[in-house]
Amino acid sequence: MNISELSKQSGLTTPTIRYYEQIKLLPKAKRKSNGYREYSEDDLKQLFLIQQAQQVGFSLTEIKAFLPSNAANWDHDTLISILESKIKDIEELEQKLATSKQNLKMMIFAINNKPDEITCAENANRLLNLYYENDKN
Amino acid sequence: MNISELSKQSGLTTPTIRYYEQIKLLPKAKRKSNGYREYSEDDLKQLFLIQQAQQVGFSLTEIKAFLPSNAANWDHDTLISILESKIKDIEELEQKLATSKQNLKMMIFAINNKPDEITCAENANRLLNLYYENDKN
DNA sequence: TATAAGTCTAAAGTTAACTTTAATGTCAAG
DNA sequence: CTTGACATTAAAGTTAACTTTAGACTTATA
Repeated sequence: MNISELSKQSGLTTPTIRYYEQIKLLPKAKRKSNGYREYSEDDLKQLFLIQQAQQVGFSLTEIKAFLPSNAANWDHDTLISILESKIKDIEELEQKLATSKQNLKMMIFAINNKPDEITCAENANRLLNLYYENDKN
Repeated sequence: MNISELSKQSGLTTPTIRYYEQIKLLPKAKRKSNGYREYSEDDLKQLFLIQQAQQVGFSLTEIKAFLPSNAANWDHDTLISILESKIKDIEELEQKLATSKQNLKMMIFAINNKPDEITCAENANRLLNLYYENDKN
């Protein structure tokens, strides 16, 4: 498929796809006789994989390091330990997300139960303190 | 406390703290007679709150919008709905994290069980496909 | 056949979130 | 009373991840 088709299917713009090739996040695309890039399903898969990794907070540089194409050059143990450390990163992030969610819920509760007589400024302060207290547990 | 003390306690550099003031993520700090900024525990709390929100993927602009100091100006319903939408964002991210973790585990499994006779390149391809198939479920 | 839509490259521009620099002022210790 | 650590500002520089621009070629449509 042409680059615009890959763009449509992946949700990335064509300049972004070319940019990814430039920074070697994608292998150099095959070219047709006219010079146009030609892509396969595998490229699409790789773009999905990249987007997913990106959404959970990995930088393009990090992603590059653990893409199958690069990973294939590494030895078994290194690779496994990198993957395991990624899992650890994710678990830490999951922990943080859980805390943040808790905090947001607490703020909603606090707002819904705001004593009628206090001012906005006082309430803001009260929320900040609630939020913070919650973090410590 | 002085800015360097706040820096130490918050883990942010002093230029970062001044930068946050500049972009109004922090209120204009009180000044001592000599012009030095003076901070309180509340500022420290706010910095923790900011860092936490940032770690779970919110931009400084988004954070600014739902800080108590700004939020206090808003009406009850708007505020609640913003907070609720943040919770939703977090839940989506949690979903993505779970999928990614699954994928990483699957890759580890696949690597550990690589058939001895296949080449690195073939294995890379095999992994990519496993990874992708897993995403679809 | 001309015109629009798609492709190419190289290079410059953009945005967020900081960091660095430079020039200057203040304070605490020996 | 000077030296070193800390403070101030404004402005320029940096990095990641793109996007935009410009100029040229190719292909599909009216």
